[in-house]
Amino acid sequence: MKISTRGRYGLRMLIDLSCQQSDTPVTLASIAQRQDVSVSYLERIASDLKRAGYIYSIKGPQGGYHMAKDSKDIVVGDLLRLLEGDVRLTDNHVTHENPLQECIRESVYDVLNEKIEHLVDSITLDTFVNEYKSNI
Amino acid sequence: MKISTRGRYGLRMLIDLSCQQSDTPVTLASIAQRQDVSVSYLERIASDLKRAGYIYSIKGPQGGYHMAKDSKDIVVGDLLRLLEGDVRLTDNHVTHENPLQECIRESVYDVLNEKIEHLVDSITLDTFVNEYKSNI
DNA sequence: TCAAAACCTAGTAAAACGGTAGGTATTATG
DNA sequence: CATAATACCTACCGTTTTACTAGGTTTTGA
Repeated sequence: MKISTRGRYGLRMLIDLSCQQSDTPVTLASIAQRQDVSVSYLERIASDLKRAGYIYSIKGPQGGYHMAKDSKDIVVGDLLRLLEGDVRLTDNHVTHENPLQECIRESVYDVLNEKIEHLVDSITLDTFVNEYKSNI
Repeated sequence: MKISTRGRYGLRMLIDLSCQQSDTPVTLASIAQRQDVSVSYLERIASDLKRAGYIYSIKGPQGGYHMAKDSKDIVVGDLLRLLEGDVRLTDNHVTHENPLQECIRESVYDVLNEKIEHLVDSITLDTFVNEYKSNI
């Protein structure tokens, strides 16, 4: 029941990037240094974030990354679903579930999952970005 | 970000046990059969639940388990903390955290964790037991 | 032409997960 | 008293996931 490093580094990368208001692209190396993460590991996460349309990249010297969306349009739940697979505490309905198990799943996990999804879907990234900026 | 089988089986065991209103103790074997879990694996979970005072056991033939608490006095959050370690999505403050990381932790994870803890701490087991009973 | 950057793929050590095996201790019952 | 049913305990183990690293290729501004 933990967010993995993928999710944590991804969040940190986007928050960091949102706070760098420069016209020149921000390099992975600089993000990695500020966030104390290895460049090569961050590359893979950046690749996912790019494919999903959160950031865009510019290749070559002086290249780097820019945000592709405003942080107030980024739903934290969507981000976690991308980086963590999903935000549910249990996998969905499995086969060979007997009626008792099904009842427990419905009455326990579906309730918890729904509340957690509602929670993360009601928070946008700018909440964190603003908090972060005000504390720098 | 998943509840492991420990947490799931433990919850199922307590809900199952709460629904067996018999005067005679309920054997692990019968719970294991109803819940489709191996007896030996459930033993270890039962051991934790017993040590924490959720259930008590009677040894020997005709022995088994009883609930030691009313399900309305069992907070789901406490149960998950026992079985899963904790319910936080991130580990607590780690050493070698730089100021930027600390700020992100405080503005992101502490907010999320607090909400999730509040959620699971506001639900007691009887919610699920009642739902379960009404569907049998 | 060079070097800085993004981008890509395969591999890998360690940890966690999800158990199983094989016992011991206790005690109700015939 | 013997037996069997039950809780209880410890060590081990195969698989999957995690969290990377290594070592490249591609693109492009200066």
